[in-house]
Amino acid sequence: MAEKQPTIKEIAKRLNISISTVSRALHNHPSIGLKTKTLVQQLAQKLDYEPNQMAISLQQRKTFTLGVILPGLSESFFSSAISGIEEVANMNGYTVLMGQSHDDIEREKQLMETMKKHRVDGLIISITKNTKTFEHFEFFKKANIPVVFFDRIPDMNDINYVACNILSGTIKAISYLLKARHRVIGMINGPKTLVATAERRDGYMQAMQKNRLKFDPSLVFNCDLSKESVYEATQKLLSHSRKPTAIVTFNDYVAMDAMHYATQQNICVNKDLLFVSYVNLPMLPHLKFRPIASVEQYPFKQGQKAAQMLVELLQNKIENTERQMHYKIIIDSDLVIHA
Amino acid sequence: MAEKQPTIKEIAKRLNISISTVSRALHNHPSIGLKTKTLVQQLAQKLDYEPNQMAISLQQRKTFTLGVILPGLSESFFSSAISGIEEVANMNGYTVLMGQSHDDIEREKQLMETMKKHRVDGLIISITKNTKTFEHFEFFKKANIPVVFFDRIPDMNDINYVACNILSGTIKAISYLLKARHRVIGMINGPKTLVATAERRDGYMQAMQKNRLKFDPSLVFNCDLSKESVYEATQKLLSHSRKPTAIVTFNDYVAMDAMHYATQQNICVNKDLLFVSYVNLPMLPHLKFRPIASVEQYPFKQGQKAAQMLVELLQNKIENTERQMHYKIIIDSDLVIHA
DNA sequence: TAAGATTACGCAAACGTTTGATAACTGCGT
DNA sequence: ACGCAGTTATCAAACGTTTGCGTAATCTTA
Repeated sequence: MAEKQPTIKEIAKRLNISISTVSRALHNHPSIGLKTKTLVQQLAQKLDYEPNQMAISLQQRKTFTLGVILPGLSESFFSSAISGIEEVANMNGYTVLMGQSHDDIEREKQLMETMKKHRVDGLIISITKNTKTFEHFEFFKKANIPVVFFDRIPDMNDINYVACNILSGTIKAISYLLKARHRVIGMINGPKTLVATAERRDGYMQAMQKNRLKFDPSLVFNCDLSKESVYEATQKLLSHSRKPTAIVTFNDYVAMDAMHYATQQNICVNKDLLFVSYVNLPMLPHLKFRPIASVEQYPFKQGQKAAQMLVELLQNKIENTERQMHYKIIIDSDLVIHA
Repeated sequence: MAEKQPTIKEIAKRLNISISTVSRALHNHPSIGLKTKTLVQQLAQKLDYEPNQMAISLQQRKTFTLGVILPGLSESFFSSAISGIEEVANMNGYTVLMGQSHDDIEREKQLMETMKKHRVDGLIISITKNTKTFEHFEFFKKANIPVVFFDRIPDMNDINYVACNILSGTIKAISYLLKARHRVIGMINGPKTLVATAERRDGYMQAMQKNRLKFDPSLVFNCDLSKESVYEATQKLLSHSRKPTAIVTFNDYVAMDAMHYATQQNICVNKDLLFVSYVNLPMLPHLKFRPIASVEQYPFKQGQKAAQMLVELLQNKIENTERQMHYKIIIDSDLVIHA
């Protein structure tokens, strides 16, 4: 059988007209007569003609494809985000080429290579928690392919990004705890490579300052988000000379692990020890032990914004490269309290 | 700056050799001398040359791209699945073009259109819960693009698919409950469009038969997976003349909604009323109310298998189309008990 | 009715590759 | 000096589109 996909050429031959006429007819070009136009369109319909995107892309040097690289879809944060991305991408006629780095730098680089080969028109990326070198991003810049960073943004200048205001979120979180009379607040923070980690710390400091309280850096521990390192951090906090009555964790997953550990140490979570965290997973209300509050980061919205930004960058490509403009969007976060 | 991406042509010009020589040199073709070969490769390196996949795809009529259409990534089942797909896709040099149907048929069709335009080499799809007409699939068949259905498979002949053995999983689930002396077991099943729904019902029947018990069809209710319809089904079961002591639900989400409803009716979940379901979400152990057992469907593995199947289909494309062969893989499911 | 304007179409180049057929060099034996 | 086999490199067509430019054919209009 192997019916070959019909081409514009085929249609032209059958109708005994030129290729260009067919092309124009299908695009409703004014210079084509109504008769031939309908003739062409009918035949195209009948043959199930579909333009070959490859040929078009080659011709136009544009693939109508957006690359998206995320650490992993298993975190609902990212799967929501990609939904947002996909939505506005599709609305604007783009398709999404997706890849997961699984927090592995090599994979991240490799994915970027593939995407460059596939000539994605632009890239949206949330970097690995271990990414420290940034040459591979320069690559894209050189190739003049716009990149939008998203949520996990690298510590570089001259980049486009959308992120969530973690600083203000943290201030809200800490203030909430302070208002509830907590005075010793521990923090299980993330990997130092992430700006979001620094922001959390800063937020903590600023919140304390605002309330004319002293910030105790020994109450802040970093972890690499693995279960083991969370346990370790929790353990250190629990055996701290100033034993905290509340802990702010990097995200809900960290909180869950920390709570698990604390429970095993016979600590009554949510009574002796409160947790506040980030992300605000949709399952939170269904959990047995849950953080009493969590900073909502609106991943879907972030995804939308990122895609929108990218689409705009693509549309104003020339002007932007001349002006060396960079877009930054910081969307507000909110503390959601789970009574 | 707008540095144009270097092409093979550019390299040829700079080195004063022909285009074809460059192409061959980069492919290590034997008919190119070592001298020129290294010369070319060095320059290519220096210029950060990347072959233009569009041109290659056009030439070879192959895009090295796999289309994946899923109902939605928010369900962890599907996000695991796509991870499995991506893994083996990448291992075999393919990239993944992704789309979510959000259980909307129109979107599903539209996505298939785009993917066809983009000339994906093959498609992996888990259909919408509402998909009843199948012409759009025939389209792909005609175009000779292999399709692998996955988990949610349509009721058609002559298709490739990988799915999970829901029948045996259901038998295990029901048997488990019977062994625990439950005699009145309700079932909140899914939409009738899905084969998996029929399988669940069959499994229920067969398990009863095996134990020489009578199957009561009035204890089985369908729902469309929405919260409201779950509530409704639960309500009907709770007011049934034979009030069940255990309920088997279509999946964990349905179970959660049903439990929520039951709790509101002052029923003590997991004491007066047990739940058994499917999917076995990773969060299950952390939930406040959870099904006492859930049928694990190994989504990651299913994804891997599906991608593997597709890759094989692609490799043996000619032979297969001649022989009209179709692959089917049914992987085993297991009942996981959450003590 | 000839000049100009308009309408409807065709030509051919270009996008960046790959690849079968072909040609130009090299060295060698005679 | 000549042919001959390697070895190495070039030519040109093809993949399926889009689009600027050119040109018949038809239509106005004075």
